[in-house]
Amino acid sequence: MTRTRIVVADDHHILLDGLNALLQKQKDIEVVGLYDNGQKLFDDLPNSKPDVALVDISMPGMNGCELTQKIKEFYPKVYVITLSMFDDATHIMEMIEAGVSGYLLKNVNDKELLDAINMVKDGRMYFSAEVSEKITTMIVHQQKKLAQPEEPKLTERELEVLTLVAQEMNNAEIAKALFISERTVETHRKNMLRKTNNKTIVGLLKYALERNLI
Amino acid sequence: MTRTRIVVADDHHILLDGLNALLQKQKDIEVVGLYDNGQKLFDDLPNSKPDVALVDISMPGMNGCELTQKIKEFYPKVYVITLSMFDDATHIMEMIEAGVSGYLLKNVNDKELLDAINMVKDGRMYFSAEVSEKITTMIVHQQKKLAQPEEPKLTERELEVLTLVAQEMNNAEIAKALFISERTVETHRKNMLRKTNNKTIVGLLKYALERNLI
DNA sequence: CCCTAAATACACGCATAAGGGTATTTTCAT
DNA sequence: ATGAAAATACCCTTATGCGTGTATTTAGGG
Repeated sequence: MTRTRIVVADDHHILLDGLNALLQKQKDIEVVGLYDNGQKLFDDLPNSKPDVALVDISMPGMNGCELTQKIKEFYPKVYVITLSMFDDATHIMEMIEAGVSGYLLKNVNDKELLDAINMVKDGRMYFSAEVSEKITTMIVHQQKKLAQPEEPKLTERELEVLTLVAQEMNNAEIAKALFISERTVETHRKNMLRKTNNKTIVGLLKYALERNLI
Repeated sequence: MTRTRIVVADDHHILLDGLNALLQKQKDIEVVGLYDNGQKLFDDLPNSKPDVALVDISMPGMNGCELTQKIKEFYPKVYVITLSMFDDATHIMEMIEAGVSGYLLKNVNDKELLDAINMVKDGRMYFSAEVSEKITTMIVHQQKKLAQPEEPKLTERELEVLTLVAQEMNNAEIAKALFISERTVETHRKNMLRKTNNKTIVGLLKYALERNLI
């Protein structure tokens, strides 16, 4: 079994030293790079060839978010764990979108850090409990928004029409496509506008896109 | 240290028995309920009071997705792990939106299952490697879509106009709101349509919403 | 069997967007 | 200071959507 190759970027030397000391003690881990900023870590990737990158989120120059994006763009096989002081939804989302496989808070204990490394090196994801909770809340929130159907439900047929409207077809084209008369298409549009309290298709389209109806 | 209370729902008795046998062997786990469908599991929650629910995704009656939603709605402290045969993006997203803390494929081995239980019981999340990869791909995809700047950038002013268009204002109203002539509004619309290769505002609006421009 | 919701269809008129131009002024970077 | 891009403005014509109203047929639940 080969050892997991790890690189670390953090502009706080104390933390960098602490991490290094901890990681050096592990016999299944090999530290192949320590950097005090993101750019240096990135530039050294062809040489360091790590399995896992441990990156601070706030660093001078290239920050953890940009660094992660660039790593995932050019070396998608390198799994990134971010070490952050922030546990707010915005930071978490940003990093997840950037492509991290793990998100740890800086108060992480040794065992959890090693757990996280073990998880992500195999391609899984690791989020600490606080972060998991935030993610769950965000998703539940989002889902709440989506899940609220509050009646003015559009019918199947109406959605068909709306889908074609969204494809920039005009009523005549839609009529032809659905083998119905142009009048019927007009009626469907009118009914949809009425049901959803919208004045124009623009509002209707927003309504539909927000609810992932089309 | 108290033992983790677990309930399981699966309509395949063999799998249910197998899981039960495995879980019974663990001294830090207590199986407090086995059900052959989701409804039974849900109805028994006030009595079983589990820490973790292990649910099959495809069950007759209430399926895993609905079950998870209901569990998270009424008992948010119960963490759900889904056991699924499907590793496609759609199923995974559905379950995440429903609020699962873990997603395992049915080819899961004993160790991974126990790992997953240990993770989620502490409020963290666990996704097997295949699932993690899918999630990463989805997020990266989504991000790619957002990150694409590709030229036909709209100007500040054009975006202002578009924002008002999206609020279902007509050209006259927009003109009044921005203290410009209706002709100018028309010009902005035309220029935007041309730049983005759209025929109607509908297409333009989709363009803008997809890129979070407004 | 009845009732309702949905899907179908049509008429008329007004309002408005789209499509084609052209042109002036402002702003900003080279 | 000059040139390009952006914002401003106007004209004309055609196409299309919106508003309001009515009506028939079909499908499904009670």
